[in-house]
Amino acid sequence: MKQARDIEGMKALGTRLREVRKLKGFSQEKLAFSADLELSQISRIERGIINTSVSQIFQISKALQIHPKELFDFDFDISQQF
Amino acid sequence: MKQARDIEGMKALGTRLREVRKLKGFSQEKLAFSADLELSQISRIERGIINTSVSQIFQISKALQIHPKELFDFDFDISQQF
DNA sequence: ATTTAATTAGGCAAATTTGCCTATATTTTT
DNA sequence: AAAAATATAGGCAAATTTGCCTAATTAAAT
Repeated sequence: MKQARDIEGMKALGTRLREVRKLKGFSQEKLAFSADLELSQISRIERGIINTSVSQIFQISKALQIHPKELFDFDFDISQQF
Repeated sequence: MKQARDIEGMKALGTRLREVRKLKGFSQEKLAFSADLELSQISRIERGIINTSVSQIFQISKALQIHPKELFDFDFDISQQF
């Protein structure tokens, strides 16, 4: 299989995005428009059901006027599980 | 068009990855094996020719034993260009 | 200078994402 | 409680990524 999306990470990222977005006072719709992305995509990312791309992370960062690092500001388990 | 990959960001990320990888003393091959990714994919990411996914960023981070934020530790132009 | 290690290149099929749409549900406001 | 605003859901085609090859370059070591 090719798929082994890191659900943990995706969820953490989504939660963090939602947090930052609200802090910045953006609705999903406003963010979608501002980042030139689909509303549905913002929703997917925040819910952690999609393994999005770094480009979209960059687009979102610019829309929110933050450094991409901010979106990765969450606890992350560094240990290799296998 | 759907495509508008942020070449700038991809290049910056690639350069940063290469930097960190070498600091950690990994060859691309070792990193690929350790992160369970293709060697060719590591090469693509470092050269900034592919818009990779956050999951792969997480896999690479774990392999290098670093927080994902480390891979985004580069200058980033926050301004909206349009 | 040779050999060896490391990286780049390119093609292809399969997997996955993404935009676009419409509809439903949830939350917030009045 | 109704209305309005936000967010979720799901399906589908097109675009893109990704793994898997094999071959060619480039860099490093002997």
